[in-house]
Amino acid sequence: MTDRPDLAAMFLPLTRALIDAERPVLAEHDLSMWAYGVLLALEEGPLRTQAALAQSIGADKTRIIGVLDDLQRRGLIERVPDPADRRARLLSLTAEGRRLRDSAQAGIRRREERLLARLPEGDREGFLRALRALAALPPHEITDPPPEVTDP
Amino acid sequence: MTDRPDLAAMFLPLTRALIDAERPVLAEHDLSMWAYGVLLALEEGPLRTQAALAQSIGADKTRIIGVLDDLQRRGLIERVPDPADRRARLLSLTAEGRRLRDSAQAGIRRREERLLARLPEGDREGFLRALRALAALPPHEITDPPPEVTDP
DNA sequence: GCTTATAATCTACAGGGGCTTATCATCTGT
DNA sequence: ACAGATGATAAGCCCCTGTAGATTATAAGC
Repeated sequence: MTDRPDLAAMFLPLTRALIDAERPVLAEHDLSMWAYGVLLALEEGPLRTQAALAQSIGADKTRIIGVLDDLQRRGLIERVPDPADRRARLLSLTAEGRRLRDSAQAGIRRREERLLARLPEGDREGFLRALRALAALPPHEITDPPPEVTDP
Repeated sequence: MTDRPDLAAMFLPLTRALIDAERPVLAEHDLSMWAYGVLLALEEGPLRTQAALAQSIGADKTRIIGVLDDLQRRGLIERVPDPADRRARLLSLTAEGRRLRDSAQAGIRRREERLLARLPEGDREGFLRALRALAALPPHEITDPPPEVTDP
């Protein structure tokens, strides 16, 4: 294995830069990063509880309340009591929310594609495939990777 | 281009997990993340000013003072006035500092290699090559990538 | 019915980190 | 020699975030 910087030492500044790249696009859409994260998380489908949402985007459950308040006030999400358990709130995107998310995401994608275009043609696909594979791993398997198994 | 999550949406949780992975190793060596960053930055060779060091690790120049104080007190770095410009402090690793950095880095590497081992054999090399290419770009080219040019 | 547990919410608090200003020493240009 | 710039440092402020308790509504088990 050839010598290389620590993974985190490469990832951290890169991530910062990627977030800086998103910032102006999100600002145009009046979205904070947390708010955008919520819209992305709800893309997959409605969620049953706010706590689940908070965990899925790595946020504190008390912290996203204000974010949800704002999104709801702007008609971007719906937050209705679960009829089966009225303590919980069912969260889902409205059509308007979906539209705003698509618009923001499109702007972000455009920049990202320009960035990816700078990678050597031959590495690009493998890079994205590996990245998706790592991103799909549960966090604890990254923090403390099991010794060998590739195919359980 | 196939559909995929936003780059930042994949990078951010991955980076967090990688940092969590480093935390216990660094704790064993009594190093904060900033302190480790300093040791890594000085690996390349001595630096002429603290401000340059701060910038190179993405820290605030006023914030690393305490970190440097601690590292110096522990004999891990040297901080001597530049004879050519006595306002500046020449920063360099001591032998002990180099030893500690190597030890911490070795622990971190071990985990990282286990993680990389989980990637499909064929993608691993391209992944690392692409990652290094991106990490080598100046931040503003990531934030706002130029339209085309790969070879200026 | 009563007790215990859970979801959401609010408030208060503490820590980390960035940013700003002021100070001191030193250098550079005139 | 003097004025203005620069490096290091210290102190204070502010923001973001995470944590902990208290509160309310609701559920579920006994």
